[in-house]
Amino acid sequence: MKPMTFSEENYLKTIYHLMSLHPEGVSTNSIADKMETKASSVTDMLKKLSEKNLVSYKRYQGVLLTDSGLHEAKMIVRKHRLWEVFLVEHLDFKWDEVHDIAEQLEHIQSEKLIDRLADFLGNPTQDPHGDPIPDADGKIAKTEKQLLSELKVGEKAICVGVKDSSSEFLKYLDKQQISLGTTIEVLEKEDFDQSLHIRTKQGEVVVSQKIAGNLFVRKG
Amino acid sequence: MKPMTFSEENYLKTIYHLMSLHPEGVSTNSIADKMETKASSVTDMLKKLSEKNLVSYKRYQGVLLTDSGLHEAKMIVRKHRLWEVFLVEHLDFKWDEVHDIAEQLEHIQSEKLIDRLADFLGNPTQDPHGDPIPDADGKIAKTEKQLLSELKVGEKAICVGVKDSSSEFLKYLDKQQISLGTTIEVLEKEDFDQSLHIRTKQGEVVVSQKIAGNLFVRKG
DNA sequence: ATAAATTTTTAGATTTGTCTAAAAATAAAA
DNA sequence: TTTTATTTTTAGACAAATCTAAAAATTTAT
Repeated sequence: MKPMTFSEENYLKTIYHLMSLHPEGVSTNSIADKMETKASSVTDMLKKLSEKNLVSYKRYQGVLLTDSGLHEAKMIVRKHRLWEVFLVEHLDFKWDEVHDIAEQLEHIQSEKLIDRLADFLGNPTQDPHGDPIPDADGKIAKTEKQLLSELKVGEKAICVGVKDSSSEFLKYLDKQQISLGTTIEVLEKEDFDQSLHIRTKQGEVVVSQKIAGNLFVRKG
Repeated sequence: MKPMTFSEENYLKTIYHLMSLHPEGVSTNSIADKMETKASSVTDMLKKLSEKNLVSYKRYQGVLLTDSGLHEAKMIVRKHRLWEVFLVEHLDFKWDEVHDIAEQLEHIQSEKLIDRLADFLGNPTQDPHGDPIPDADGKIAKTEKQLLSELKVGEKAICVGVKDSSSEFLKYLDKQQISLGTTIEVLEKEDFDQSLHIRTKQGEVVVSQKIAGNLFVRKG
């Protein structure tokens, strides 16, 4: 595989993420929206990626990654998430500060570098947000990230992310002193409205079903 | 300073290095040679950098970095060398493997990242080749790299690089079991031909003035 | 099924960084 | 000081990735 441009890599990665939502085919417009570009630009790039056999593309039909495109995409995601681990674990970055930097680092070309980095980090299988890190062959461990609302009474977990990152929701979390890394224990679940009684460092709090369905946690 | 393109950064860095050889002005052709591009491309870029006040350029007159161009160049060199330290000290790379990767990493944009990285590495003042690392303000400690031929009898130093990296010279070093990191002690200097008797892990060896003038070492 | 709305693609233009070929300025040599 | 050689710049072209505007295909609604 000859080296790709940054732009090509960004398209592959975006299609990869959109494919997990729409496995039957990803539309031109959805790619344009996600990448904040125009549909016409997407069409041009899809033709190019198609000629390189990284995507299977038929006009007006949406697009899917080929096997080799999928592998390339996974390697980019692997790099992104390994760098995030490095930034958080060794350079003291917070979860919400690492994305833009990892977005740049994911394009660094060197297999040796990424293998050594993975070793250095202890071959982690998930990033600081609880998302899985593909291994060098592209294998992905089952994600251990789940919604707070999926926990059973008595289970403990740590907060690893949010589904909806609207500023109202983040402000709410702030007020409840819930942030990345906060440990949460489910004390009780109300059958009536599915609201949860949870224990945080803060003390005991009640959160609605809606809140619990927007907060990602990882058991352990 | 708004972000620069990779290409702009590479030009600044090249001009910076050439300026240490030709402080009175750097010629268009020398830049083209070093960057393996054409003189006409260089001219175009010099105009662009000049408009951004990063170089002072008058046609047919060669070019020099302005104060702000110099600062930018130093920050790129700082990043390059810090990443080299990281690769060698934490990811077990050898001195001769790090250049191409650092060449990519030097373009990552984040002041916070580079400050944190420097802290993580213990704020080193020189890279694995013995070249100085500018601090966040652009200050550069006196280089501690010198030629083996400059050492006095009795002094010890470690090998940090070569001046001429022709394969004959590298093969010679290999045969003498001298490599990056090898400790060398000067035992005796022949007045007649300036050849040196040195001690390495290998034992006692005699090297000519020519060899000693091609090998960089760092005292300590 | 036909019209209206949406999505996607084409056609043509723009920007960045590069190139070749030719012209202009400078430096070296006779 | 001319002539010659070298260096540098201009002029014009090209590839990559993008954009706008308009056309074509598809989908949705009447």
